[in-house]
Amino acid sequence: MPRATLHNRQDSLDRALNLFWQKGFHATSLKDIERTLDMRPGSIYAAFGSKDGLFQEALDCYATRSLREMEIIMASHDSPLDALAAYIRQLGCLRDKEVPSRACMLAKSLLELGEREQAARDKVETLLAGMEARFRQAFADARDAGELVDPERPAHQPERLGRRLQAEVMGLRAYAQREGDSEIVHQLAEDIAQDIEALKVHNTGAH
Amino acid sequence: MPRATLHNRQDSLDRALNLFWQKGFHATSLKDIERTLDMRPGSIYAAFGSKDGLFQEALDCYATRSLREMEIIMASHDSPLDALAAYIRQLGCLRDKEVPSRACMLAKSLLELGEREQAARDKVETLLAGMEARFRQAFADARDAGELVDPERPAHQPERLGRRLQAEVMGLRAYAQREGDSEIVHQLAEDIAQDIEALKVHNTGAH
DNA sequence: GTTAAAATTGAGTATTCACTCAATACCTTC
DNA sequence: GAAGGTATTGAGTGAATACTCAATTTTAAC
Repeated sequence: MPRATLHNRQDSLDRALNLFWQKGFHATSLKDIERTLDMRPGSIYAAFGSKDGLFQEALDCYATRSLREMEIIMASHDSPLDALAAYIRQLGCLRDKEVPSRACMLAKSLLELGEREQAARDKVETLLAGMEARFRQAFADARDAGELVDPERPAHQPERLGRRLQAEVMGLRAYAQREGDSEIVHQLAEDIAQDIEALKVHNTGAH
Repeated sequence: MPRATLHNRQDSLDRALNLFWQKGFHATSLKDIERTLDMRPGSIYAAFGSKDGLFQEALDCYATRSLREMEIIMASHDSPLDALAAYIRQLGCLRDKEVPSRACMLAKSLLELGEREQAARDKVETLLAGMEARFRQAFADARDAGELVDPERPAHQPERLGRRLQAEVMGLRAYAQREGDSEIVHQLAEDIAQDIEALKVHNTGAH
């Protein structure tokens, strides 16, 4: 009996994600959304409840996508540390690809959202914690595999390394948002990647 | 002949800075500004031209303040690397102090501003370049003083170390914006600071 | 073909937005 | 005190904001 839905929900979410990712929450107007999704206000609100609700669903999409991309890299490397280094080096190519924003959408939202968007902020916190947990797991895997050069050192605990890596990623991607030569971002990523590789037991010595 | 100005301009700018720093450009309304500065629209526009103009002047204040704070730390250490490490450790206390935002206002603005605020974005780029130049100078000073353990290594060129440090600071401060224990931010800052100290020739070896 | 239910529309809501400007308040100089 | 000029006011501007809802369209089941 129901009328068939005209718009694919996931496709709409992907479009909304790219829009929010590029412009941020506040700078994205409903007019922008109507245009990008090719939907009228009523349809948007019937499907997603509110601008805030749509934003939060877009955040979920982003985090899912990000974790999936990371999982692909992790699966294609035997060594967790090599995988993390490859992950960072891939971020070094941010300037070359066409993306809504070079910055991490979670970091952008973390810095932008205020008390009035508390629900979305909580979601951002949760999703960031999820990413950090995946980083931590990778370092824990490296430790369990005997890859870490000095697992007793406090700074080399998986928890601390995971936090550190998340901070590095947010910093690298924020830096990538600056204007300037693509090569600079590649260098920056390379330097970070080499620091990760330097955590390995039999460091072949980058230099 | 002129009527004496009621409001101190610098004081107004400081108030506006704290407001923009906390809420971001888009989320700050003129009503907020009127309330915070205790000024009526006409006075605000007579003094600063536009919301965008006020924001840009606030950005200048922020950068000046930031550079001054850094200069104090640099001046109170004989070794540039020790000074940078101290600078980072001070950022580790961000959670303990009451500040408009733990995140760097320049980084916040870099991520928030779009094409419609091109002038302000250009200003942010310039001010970030200034901060980076100061970092680079500190590393160059360290190199010239023979402090760097391996000045020939590409990753240890002052240019690259300066960029890296700016990225680390943006990342650390973005991370500090997250909810969570103050101790975690201290740890994170400590780990970064130790990496800076590890660049020194006669590294006394943190653990 | 009729009917029922869901999807979609788009004009319209109240509110907030950044901003303007004629009027006023105030101080300094003479 | 008078005059001149600037700082300040605050009601008011049109445009943009997020959002609503009665009306309409579309489809599937009978």
